[in-house]
Amino acid sequence: MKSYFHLDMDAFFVSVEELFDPSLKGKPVVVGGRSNERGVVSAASYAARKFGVHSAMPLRTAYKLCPQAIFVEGRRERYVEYSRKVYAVLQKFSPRVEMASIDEAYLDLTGTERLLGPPLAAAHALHNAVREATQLNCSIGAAASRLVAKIASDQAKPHGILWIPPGGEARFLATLDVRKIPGVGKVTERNLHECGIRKIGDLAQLDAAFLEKRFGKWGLALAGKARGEDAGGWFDGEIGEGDDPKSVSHESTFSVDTADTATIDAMLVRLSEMVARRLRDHQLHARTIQIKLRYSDFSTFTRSKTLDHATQIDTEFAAAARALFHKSWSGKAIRLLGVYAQSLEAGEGQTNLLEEDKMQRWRNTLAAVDKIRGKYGDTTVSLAAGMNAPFRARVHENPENLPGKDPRSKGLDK
DNA sequence: TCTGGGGTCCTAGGACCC
DNA sequence: TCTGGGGTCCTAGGACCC
Repeated sequence: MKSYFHLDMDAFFVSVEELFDPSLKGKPVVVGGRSNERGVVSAASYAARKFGVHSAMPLRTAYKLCPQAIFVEGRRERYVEYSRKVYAVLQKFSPRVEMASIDEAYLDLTGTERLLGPPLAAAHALHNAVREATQLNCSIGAAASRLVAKIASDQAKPHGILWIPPGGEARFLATLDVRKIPGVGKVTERNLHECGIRKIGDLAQLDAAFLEKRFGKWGLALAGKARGEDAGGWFDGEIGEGDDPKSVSHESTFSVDTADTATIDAMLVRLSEMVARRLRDHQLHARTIQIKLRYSDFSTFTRSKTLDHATQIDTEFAAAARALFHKSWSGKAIRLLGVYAQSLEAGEGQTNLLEEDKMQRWRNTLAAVDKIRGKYGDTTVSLAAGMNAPFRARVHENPENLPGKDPRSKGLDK
């Protein structure tokens, strides 16, 4: 019998911010940006949630619901640092650990009873160890499947532990809303409601053939999930497998929509550079480049191009991104731009022989550039076309970050 | 409700090949 | 030539998660 644990940090971003500024404790706090910015809530304190504020809600809406809330920008490096601390603790309990996101993890504690005791005892030990290392609280679910462990930790929130003994899954799940199943979002929920299915128990009553007919492959997986089984969907495979990224991307929403070609091109170049840099950090090459554009009315389009070789070079991304953009742009104002790298391959990408020498020189240059960027921050060095308006403004805001007096002197010519 | 940014997985049509 | 079926790649879109 398997023994899986799901550990989820309580109001993670907010709790980390409270560690750095204890005066925030107990107050309505919203992490994600200023209250009048374009953007959404990343995390809300329990005090803020009482006013109806929740994550993914537009910041301006959060402000209307709770004007007295403290809005903080949020500092990702801090969350990454604490996430690593949590991971280090969990590794002491089992080598089979997987961070499912920055603030949650799965553990396989199968066969550890003699060492750690029964599930509830192990869960308490986990909770205490995390608390000791980070001063942060978490919630823990334990069960014979990852799916049920995850749902259990959600039910245990905040600051709770819930163990579903083998055989108790159906009874535990029966009264919960179908929405509690990971993977069932707004759309699937609506579709299920239309069939008169509201609770997971309703779902478990139906036969798999009906669900497959109505919802395809997904329906079949749903039938299993209603019974607490992992099979089908993301819970396939063992914990700790598959940590190579499948895509790398950056996107950005303009603070004001723009149709200015120079601004748009500069943003495409900047996003391309950020993507390429991350690929080089991961020692990956990409064969498919995709862009995303979103207009003022929120209509969104993607365009992609698969190259005959894999690359990790800024200029190739930028050229492809700009070509894709200008081929499909209607000329109307743009709200968001994104650049994505897919079909990732490890190691050296292939280039044809003629280009090889040029590429190698580029790689050397980029390696030097990455070093400078690593030292002084991402915005100090850029391709000439990336040195345009929105970007340069940021450089001037932080003159103390600059290696020299004139940032443009560090810009690279083509 | 005027709607971020980083991802994963799935579907579906068309091209192309055998 | 009025016409099959499967496999794989490419492209676009969408649901969902944190």
